[in-house]
Amino acid sequence: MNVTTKGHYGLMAMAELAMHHGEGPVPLKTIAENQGLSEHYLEQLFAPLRRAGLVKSVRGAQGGYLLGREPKEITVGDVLRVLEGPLAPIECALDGPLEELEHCTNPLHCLVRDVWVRLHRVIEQTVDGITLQEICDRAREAQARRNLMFYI
Amino acid sequence: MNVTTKGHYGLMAMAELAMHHGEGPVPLKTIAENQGLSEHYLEQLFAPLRRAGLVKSVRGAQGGYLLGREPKEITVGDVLRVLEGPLAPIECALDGPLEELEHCTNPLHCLVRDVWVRLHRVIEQTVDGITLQEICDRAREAQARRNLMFYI
DNA sequence: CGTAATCCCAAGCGTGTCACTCGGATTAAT
DNA sequence: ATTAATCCGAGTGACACGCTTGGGATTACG
Repeated sequence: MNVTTKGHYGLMAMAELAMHHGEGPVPLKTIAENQGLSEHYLEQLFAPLRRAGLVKSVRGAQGGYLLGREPKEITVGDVLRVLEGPLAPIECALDGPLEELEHCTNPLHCLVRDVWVRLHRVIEQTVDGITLQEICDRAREAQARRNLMFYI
Repeated sequence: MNVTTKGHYGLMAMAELAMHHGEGPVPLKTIAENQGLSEHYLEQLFAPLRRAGLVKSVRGAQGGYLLGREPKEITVGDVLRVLEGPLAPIECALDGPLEELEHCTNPLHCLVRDVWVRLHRVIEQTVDGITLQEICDRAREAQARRNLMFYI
């Protein structure tokens, strides 16, 4: 039930890209420094993100990465599916809800499978319900509250 | 976001124990044959289940395993936590909801962490909401429907 | 009492993934 | 030309997975 560092770092990086959305490309070096990550490792994560169209790259000096779509059009689920693969607890939970469990010789097998199907559903609902925009908005709120406290 | 065969096989086996609840100990050999699993591998899964009190063992001939509690008192979550470890997507999502994210220098880190906390919550709610009893009841319903179709 | 059926325990093992690192090639702004 | 970036592929040590193997201890049953 784990998310690896791919999903974790990748999501952090995407959130940072979203924070700078509209300000031109952000180089991985910046992200790596801000988050304390390995730049080379981030590169590997961005290759599939680019292939999936979630980010666009600008090569050469002053280059970097941009979001491929608006922050509100990118969900946590989009990012995780690219970096972590399908979000089903086990493979057979991908094939939709039980397709008539009568054909199954072992009812227990299908019933336990239904547990994984249910779990798959709530996981997807959750991650697909959170956009980068939402994370950004909250980050800015938190920042505003921090500043407020500082001046009081 | 995967469940390994430990959790999968373990849950299947526990469901089968629940199906025979009240009929004396069930040997692993039976379970292994019914589900097409390795008996020796199942043994390894039952060691922690026994230590956790989810099953009781009866040694010697005619021995086997029994549920440690009533089927309705054992949830899928109970089984998975024993066999798979904590169900949090990443470790830091275990420490409850964000404890005042103002103390965090990097707001993004805490916000992304909140994603994992939310995911953790829905996963736990789901698996803790399904008991072995429920799986059994459904298995028997499916069986009944199968018999019905056969005689029509 | 002996034997077979069980659980119990420990070790090993091949495969794959994780989380990186390293070295370089390519592209483009200054 | 230099520098700042993305790209690409290879390598690597540690660890977990999914078992298998081999044996020991315990107990019902004949």
